[in-house]
Amino acid sequence: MTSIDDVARASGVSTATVSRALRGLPNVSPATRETVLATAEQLGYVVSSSASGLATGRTLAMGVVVPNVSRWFYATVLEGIDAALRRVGYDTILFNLGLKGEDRERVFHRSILRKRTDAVIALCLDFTPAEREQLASLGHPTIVVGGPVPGLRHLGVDELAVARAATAHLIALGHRQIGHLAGIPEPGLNKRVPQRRRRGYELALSSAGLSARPEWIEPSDFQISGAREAALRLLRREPRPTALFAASDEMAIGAILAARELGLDVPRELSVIGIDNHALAETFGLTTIAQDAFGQGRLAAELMLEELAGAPPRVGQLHVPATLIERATTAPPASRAQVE
Amino acid sequence: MTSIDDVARASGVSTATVSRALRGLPNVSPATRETVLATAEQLGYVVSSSASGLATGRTLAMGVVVPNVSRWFYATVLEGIDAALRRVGYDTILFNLGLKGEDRERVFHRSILRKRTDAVIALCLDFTPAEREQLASLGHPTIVVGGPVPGLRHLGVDELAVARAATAHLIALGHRQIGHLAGIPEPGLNKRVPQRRRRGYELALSSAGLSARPEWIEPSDFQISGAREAALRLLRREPRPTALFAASDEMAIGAILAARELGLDVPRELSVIGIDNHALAETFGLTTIAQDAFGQGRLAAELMLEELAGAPPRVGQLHVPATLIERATTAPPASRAQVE
DNA sequence: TTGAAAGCGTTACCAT
DNA sequence: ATGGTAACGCTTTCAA
Repeated sequence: MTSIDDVARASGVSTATVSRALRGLPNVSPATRETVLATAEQLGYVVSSSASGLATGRTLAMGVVVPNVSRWFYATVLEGIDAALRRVGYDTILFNLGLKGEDRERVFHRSILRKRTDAVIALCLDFTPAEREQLASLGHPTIVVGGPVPGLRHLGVDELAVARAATAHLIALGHRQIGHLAGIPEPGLNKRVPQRRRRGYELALSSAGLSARPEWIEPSDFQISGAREAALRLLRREPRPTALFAASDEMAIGAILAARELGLDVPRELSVIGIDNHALAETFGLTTIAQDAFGQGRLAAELMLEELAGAPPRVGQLHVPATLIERATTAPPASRAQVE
Repeated sequence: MTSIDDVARASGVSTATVSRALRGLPNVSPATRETVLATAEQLGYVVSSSASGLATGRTLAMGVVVPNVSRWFYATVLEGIDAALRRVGYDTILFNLGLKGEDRERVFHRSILRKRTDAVIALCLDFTPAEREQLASLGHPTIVVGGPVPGLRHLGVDELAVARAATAHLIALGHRQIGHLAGIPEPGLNKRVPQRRRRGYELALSSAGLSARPEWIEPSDFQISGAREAALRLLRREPRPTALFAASDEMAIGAILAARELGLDVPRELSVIGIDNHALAETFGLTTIAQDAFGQGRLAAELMLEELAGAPPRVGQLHVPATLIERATTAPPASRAQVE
């Protein structure tokens, strides 16, 4: 492996000059810089991140803690983070808690704490007090994307408002019988997200003088398959709601599949709205409240980079916008038309 | 930040002993080890990966090059890799080429080559000669998962055989008019995968004395939405095939959606088979040739770890098994029943 | 079993 | 503009 010494020797200057030239620092004559760059290139020299990390205290790497990379939201946020980091030459170190989440302790204890990163971005997790403390003790910038966490900075949509808006859309269309495919608080994941989405649904209903029937609220995981089954259960009960607010687009798609299986026409007999604007939302013609997952990831990364560059941390709740996208799965309730 | 010196001082031994004790090396008295472990824990000491990396030449990190993390296959392989690495305390450094792939050069030149990793696993990419050379010049173990690449070690299913098996299944059911939703060679991605799957289809047909009608082969990207449109085009033409072999499960799902929109009953009027055993395959009752993406990732990681541990590289084509899973989207052609 | 000390490859300060 | 040279925190001989 060629080191900086080799380059120095080959170009007839000191290692200090090579280092300066390579990093584009001032106080290097154009001629020298050119020579150094050329020989470095020719020798195939690459800086050792260990050595420069040791010398500078900077790793040029960002830790990203994710529950898994298989879900749309996580994968998309990760893409956003990574895109922002790539632009400035930062690397992404992935701390995947794994589908089962039993490697959690190991991840926190061994990896993150190995001082390998300059900052940490965590996705939608529910930290234990011990974990929070460990993060804090690293003494570097941290932010959570996707769900509010007490004691840690956080960035994401206003879950409550988003859920209210989705439900309100159904109400505005004339629906009075509105069900909810609720999310289940999953172990290790932020429980506030499903809770707030459900609360927003309830608030929207009560604001409109309606009430939520318990049998029209069916919880499931955030996956298509689980939601499909939940929707099947819910829709088989009589009386049946005329509209469904799903806690996520994947759940909404599950509901659409269930409705088809039951021979229910969407949106004539059942309106469905979700949250996310998932990659498949358009394919299914799904009406949804779009949240920019990619943008959230990018923003999180940019905030961390800013802080690393010395900027004072921006404080307070960072709420990103979410907008209603009307497509083909919501319409006024058929009962109305039939009655008229 | 507490360093090894702090621990040494606090426990009244030398840094050498602390280092040995912490890493579980022999020649440390039980008493000393206990003291060291306790003080390290109490001081919240964590080794600096930069420093130990510099000293040992090992980074304890694996580079994983992925086209993106949004597609099922990539995400799942990544989960498998990461699970294997986590077990042994290795970190995953993600080199995401990005959805557009224009950061490719930057990734290769700057990041990968920063000597940050002990080995590299690449997913299903099509390397340029320059990139291949760069990888080789790193001088560390490398493997490609998912598509054969000349000159690099590779691990994955036998694409040709898998495609033949899928098509043969349709033929065995009695189908004679079989179409193919083919994959499009995407820029930067391994072109051999879609090519071989198509070739396997053609070979299976000709082995059975059938021929592939060009108008029954419709290419699209590997996504649900794109395949849905392709299937729509294909199925609207007359005469229509009685069965469809899709180059991936996502494409097969697109075909199912298209069939439903056209009022075609699956499998009565149209059989559909895919490849992958995607997370949604079961939900859609999709018949498919299952490939263990998670296991492939894990295996790749294990191979790399083996080599890093000094084992000689296993050579030759590494083909992992794939098995037919019959579900509800394939059946004998209706024409037969009607004719009889 | 333990300790002293020489690296590991860079960076950054201080001279020049 | 350039060079010499301490760090940086850890590992690993080699002695004791």
